[in-house]
Amino acid sequence: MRLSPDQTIELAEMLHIMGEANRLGILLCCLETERAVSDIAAELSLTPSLVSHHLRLLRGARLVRARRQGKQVFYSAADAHVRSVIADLVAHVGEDEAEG
Amino acid sequence: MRLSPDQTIELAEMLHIMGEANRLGILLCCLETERAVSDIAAELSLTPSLVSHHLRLLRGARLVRARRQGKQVFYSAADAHVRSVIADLVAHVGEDEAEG
DNA sequence: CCAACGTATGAACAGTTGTTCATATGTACA
DNA sequence: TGTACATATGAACAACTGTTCATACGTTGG
Repeated sequence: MRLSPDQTIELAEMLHIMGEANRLGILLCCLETERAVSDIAAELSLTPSLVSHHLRLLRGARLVRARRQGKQVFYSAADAHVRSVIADLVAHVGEDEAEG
Repeated sequence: MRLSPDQTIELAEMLHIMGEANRLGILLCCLETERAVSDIAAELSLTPSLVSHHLRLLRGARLVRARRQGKQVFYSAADAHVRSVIADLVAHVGEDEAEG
């Protein structure tokens, strides 16, 4: 239950990457389904350039993985582990709403 | 499972506050046990001033609550909900180690 | 009252971050 | 090859953040 300093830093870095609204939105956007960059940009009303910048950080943090198919690049959650962490967080937000 | 824009912002703000190593360390430090500011500062080798600054942000995000007792102020996780969220995150870090 | 202690606050500074714009890379198709 | 499209990258800039230092506040005991 207690983390080492290194583990604390590691977790903080992950949370830091997720702790920006647009970036979190992008991550949620391609959590369950593979999504192309322009697709994400359209859904969140962001420029493709900005989405690409954020995806680079998300990829750097191993939260997301990319797959090229023709001109498009499809992004999705890196693995089941990431999906699970975020599903937990999302579930907790839902609980907050219920409690008021 | 899908979050509204407002919920996304709310969650991002929470993650943003937790996404700094010293602050996360402080939060973990007073997760299970009530801890005085100087106590936390000593354990993490930080100045009481810095710890106080960070605790103000943690309190602002309702992640932590304060209780004054004489000259000291004891901080602890705001509620069971916060403890649960962080316990989940900590557990996932443990899994990462196991997987390699 | 005063002094000592624990905590909080505010100003200031360097370093970082999110965003935009311009431009480059990569791919497909005529 | 050349044009069009999707994505990526880099520079630049304002806004923000973590930290330090000095100082203030609140509490206890003389």
